[in-house]
Amino acid sequence: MNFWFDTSLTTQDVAQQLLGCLLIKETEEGLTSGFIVETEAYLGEIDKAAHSYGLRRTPRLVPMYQSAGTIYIYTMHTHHMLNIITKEPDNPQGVLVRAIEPFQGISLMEERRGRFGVELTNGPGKLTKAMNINKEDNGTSIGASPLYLSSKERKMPKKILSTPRIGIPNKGKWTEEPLRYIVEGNPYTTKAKKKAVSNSGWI
DNA sequence: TCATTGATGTTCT
DNA sequence: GAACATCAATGAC
Repeated sequence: MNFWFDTSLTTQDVAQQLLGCLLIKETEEGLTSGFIVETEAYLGEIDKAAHSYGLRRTPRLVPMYQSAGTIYIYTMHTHHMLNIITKEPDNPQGVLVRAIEPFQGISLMEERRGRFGVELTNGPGKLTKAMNINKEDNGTSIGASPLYLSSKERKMPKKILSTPRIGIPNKGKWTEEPLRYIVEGNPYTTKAKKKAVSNSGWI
């Protein structure tokens, strides 16, 4: 089930397909995993919010120009962000994973984060720290890495909500473009509602 | 060498 | 719930 390698799908399609997928990271300390509940699509050449806008090429962006399924770790300050490349080589598009719902290895995540509950993984920098995702994963393929997607286990979102992306002001129409996808009602998303936590958003 | 970057966690109310 | 200080890697110069 390597549908995320299907480059005939648009990046927006892949971003929605990834919701509910089980993301797994294996380390010496143990295994952690979680279901993806929030993603953002970045459309590369035409997308002013993407690093690869205008087909810019810098050393950091090398993984974005590789084939679908390549993992691109965007490091900023002390935080890492997890991206998955969606298109063929030299077409630098990708999906940013912004939040997951913890599944396995929760106590290990708590230890790494020093936080509990929804604070474990309800943000792009949080989930990478909880799962110990770092630059060693950068440029590797999601099919051959300690960081991978489960092909067996996944959930299906009851409803997918699309909203404008976060943290990209002054990018013209790209600021408003609804390229962020979340599992509606899931408490582990970036702007989780306090109410209706009883509904986790899965079928 | 330096300006830019943006999520996090704390603090304030 | 809102506002802000903080952190270090990147890339332009």
